[in-house]
Amino acid sequence: MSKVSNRLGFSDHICDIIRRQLISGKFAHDEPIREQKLATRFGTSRGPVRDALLRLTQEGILAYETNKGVRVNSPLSEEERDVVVGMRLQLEKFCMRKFIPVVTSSDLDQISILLERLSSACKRASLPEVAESDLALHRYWVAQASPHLESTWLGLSVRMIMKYTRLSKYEDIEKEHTNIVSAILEKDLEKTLICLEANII
Amino acid sequence: MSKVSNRLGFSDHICDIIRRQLISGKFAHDEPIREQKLATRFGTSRGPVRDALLRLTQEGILAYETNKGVRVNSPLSEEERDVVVGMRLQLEKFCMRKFIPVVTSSDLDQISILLERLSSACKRASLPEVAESDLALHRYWVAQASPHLESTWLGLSVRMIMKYTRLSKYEDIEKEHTNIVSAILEKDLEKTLICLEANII
DNA sequence: CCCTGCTAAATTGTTAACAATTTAATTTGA
DNA sequence: TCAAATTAAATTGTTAACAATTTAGCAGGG
Repeated sequence: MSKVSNRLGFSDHICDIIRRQLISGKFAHDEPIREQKLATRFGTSRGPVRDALLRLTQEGILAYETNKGVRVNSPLSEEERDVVVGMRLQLEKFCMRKFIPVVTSSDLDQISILLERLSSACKRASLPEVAESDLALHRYWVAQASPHLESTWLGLSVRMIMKYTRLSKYEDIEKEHTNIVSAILEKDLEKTLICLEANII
Repeated sequence: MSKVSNRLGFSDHICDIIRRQLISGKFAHDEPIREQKLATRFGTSRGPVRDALLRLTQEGILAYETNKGVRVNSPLSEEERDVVVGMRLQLEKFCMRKFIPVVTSSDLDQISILLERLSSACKRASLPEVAESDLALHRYWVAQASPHLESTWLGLSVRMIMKYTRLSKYEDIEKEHTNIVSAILEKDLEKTLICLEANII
């Protein structure tokens, strides 16, 4: 309702697309990424591509080395992933505590739409769309509760999702999020937190 | 010992300098930052400056809006800061658990040097140097224990430090870090964690 | 066969110019 | 005088060319 007609530049677009491809496993770990190649693919110059890669570097998805460009970051160890999961859970529970008491009917509409999109993606077993709509749903309450911490949340979530993506069963994902959303609809904070913990692992 | 002769580009330099200035409060919150101004100040073109600003945006220090550039992010609320503190503590305790068992004498030398630098800055009551050497010390064991999570850690720490910087007493800072380091020297994990918790608040 | 040093290609780093957009100032009309 | 429309300035977005660095290939000598 707030920001309108925000024509976002090439750079943002490229950033989103590459992030999506990274999540869905289009690139191998440690694979180097060439600026010119992406530039020609997107029909732009290297500038916007560079911007996008820089941002993804700071998110931790890509690793940057001076004069050598960026490459896909090597995967987290089990232990590291556990830590990231813990941090994300801590953050998202905080957001939920802030969000539930002030949730509006407009919020509920939005969330329902996002859940519907996720369910649809799960039924079609489309990995990229599942990953993206999963993140989009969680992102909604994070952005509502604490826009300041949205970028922090994104970094953690993307790192997390890149590790386990292929293993999860789509039915479980759909079920878990249905549970979370129905708990939100009931404005039952405790129940919501429990469902969150079951989902973010 | 690992990376040698790594001539890092303008971009990295500018990034560090601006981050330092932000930490030490040179810019007001919500103050817009102009690319050209910085470029002339550093004697470069807008390209490297843009790169640096992009990175700081992803760290959460700056906020970016398409076609409007970046501005200093508004400060975290008390609650948000508490969450960030909790996440950082979780991360840094993990790193300490990994680090202590495998610490080498070379590590101890490095840490002693960093502690000495911090003490010196505290005695001179130089805010920018205190903030920087504080971060540099903590960064050491994070980088040793889990380079993958270094960028995550940096984002959290900078957000944290930007909020309380002016309040802290330099003597306390010096004391707390002396305690942490001596606990590390004794390889006493539990004691180290307790000292960490007393410091990261 | 392997190693060193050189050459050429590929790639990133930087710059300056131009295009598009936003912001400020000014004019115009009621 | 005030408000809307118009113009001008400032600022960001994008591009292409050039510089610096790294990487790969190759020749020559041991």
